[in-house]
Amino acid sequence: MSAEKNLTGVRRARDTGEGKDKAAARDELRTAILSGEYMPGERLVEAQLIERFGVSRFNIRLALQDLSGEGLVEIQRNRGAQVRKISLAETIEITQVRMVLEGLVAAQAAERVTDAQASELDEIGLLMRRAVESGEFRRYSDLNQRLHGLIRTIAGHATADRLIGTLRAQLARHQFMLSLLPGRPQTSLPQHERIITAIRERDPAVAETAMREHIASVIEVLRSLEENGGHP
Amino acid sequence: MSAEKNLTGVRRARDTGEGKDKAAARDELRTAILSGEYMPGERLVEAQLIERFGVSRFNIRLALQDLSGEGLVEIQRNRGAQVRKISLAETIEITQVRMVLEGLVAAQAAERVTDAQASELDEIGLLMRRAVESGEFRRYSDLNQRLHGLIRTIAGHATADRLIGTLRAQLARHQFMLSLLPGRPQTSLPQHERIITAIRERDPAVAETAMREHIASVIEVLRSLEENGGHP
DNA sequence: GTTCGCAAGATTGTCAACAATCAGTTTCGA
DNA sequence: TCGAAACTGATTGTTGACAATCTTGCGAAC
Repeated sequence: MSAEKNLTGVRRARDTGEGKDKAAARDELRTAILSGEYMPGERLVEAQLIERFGVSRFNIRLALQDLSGEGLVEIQRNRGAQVRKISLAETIEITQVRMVLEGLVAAQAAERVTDAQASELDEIGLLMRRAVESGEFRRYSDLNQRLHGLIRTIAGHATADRLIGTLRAQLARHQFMLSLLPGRPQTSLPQHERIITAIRERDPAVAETAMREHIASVIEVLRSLEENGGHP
Repeated sequence: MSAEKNLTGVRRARDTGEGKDKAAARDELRTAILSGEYMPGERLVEAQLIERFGVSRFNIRLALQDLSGEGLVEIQRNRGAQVRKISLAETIEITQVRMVLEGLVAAQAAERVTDAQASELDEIGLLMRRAVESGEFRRYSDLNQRLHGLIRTIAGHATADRLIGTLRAQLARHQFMLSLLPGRPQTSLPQHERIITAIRERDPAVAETAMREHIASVIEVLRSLEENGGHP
């Protein structure tokens, strides 16, 4: 009866190197934007992106839609997409939101931290102090990100985590600027140490306050830039 | 020949927006989901949505993708979209985030409130008290939304505003449940009055604390539901 | 009676061609 | 000379068809 069969498992392998899909295009484009390869206000022409990433226009389009939802690109009808410009006022707003969100996360981390995680926090604090003392600002900046990331892991607050991630991405360029401001490490190091201590001692209220004061000082710097007309 | 472009009427899409049909489909579908017409877990088949909204499949797909970004629907590859189910644990997380965001907004509202807006707040407070005293819970619920909305308007914090909007949408069904719990209005009315007083007196710290305590009491209710397995 | 495999149907994913629109340039008339 | 209408090239928006994938129902084997 069934003479011919086995048609289901046939898979067509594309050896043209076009195995990429929407997700790949989105991630690569996001990385390119965050790395500064595309500057704010720069147009993102679909044809160029096709050439760059080797993805079909359809998937490029979906990727742009996604990044628009993340607030990284702005799409105007019939005018295409461009890297979204973020004003200083908006930077302050976003940082304010980050302040309260990371405060919430720090508080929850203080409630849930394990002993092993507490030691890891201590270790990062030690490395940060050494980095500042020896003037390794780039290393300090990396440790900064690692600390905030660890706190988010400890808290395990998926909702806040996701939002903080998208907000951080929007500020990627500005944050890099800020961490290199003269005097910043000397100001922020004791703040970081307070946060670590509070979480290690499992004190949610102090952890939240410390985290908020830390980010509030960043907002102060931004406000001073605003008055000086330090345009980005 | 004077080719008079009389395209008035349907074609009047402003160039400020992005997609015309896409936006319409998205808004209508969101309204349908929030009104409970589609229940959580229900599949959203593209063909049916085309029939329902009279929009092309292309735009339906874009709308679904947008709503996925808003956290209202969940898209699985090759399996289509469905109304996202939100667990009680996630409801608590979302409400926690709302707590800190609305706290931030309340604080900023206290800094920026005008005299006219202060009177409007007072008026809403008065109407709320009357609604509770006369047992008009549905009216009280409406006033509740109006109060929170007015506070957001006063604050003028676009970033927090947008996030709160998407979070509220995700909880639309749960919030409706909560506002009808017995005893809730008697608990929340004095909380609302504290918030109004603090903003009117231009005290950001107290306004933030009052708002947070208000929403924290909602979280307490959710936690009690969690222990009882959602069956009171 | 149950379980497994396999085809048929339903549904979503992708593409390439076509239509609509925009930005810049040219042409025409006062 | 100046301004406005019309043209051109580039870019995006949309459609319909087709391919890939999942789900369902049926029948055979145990």
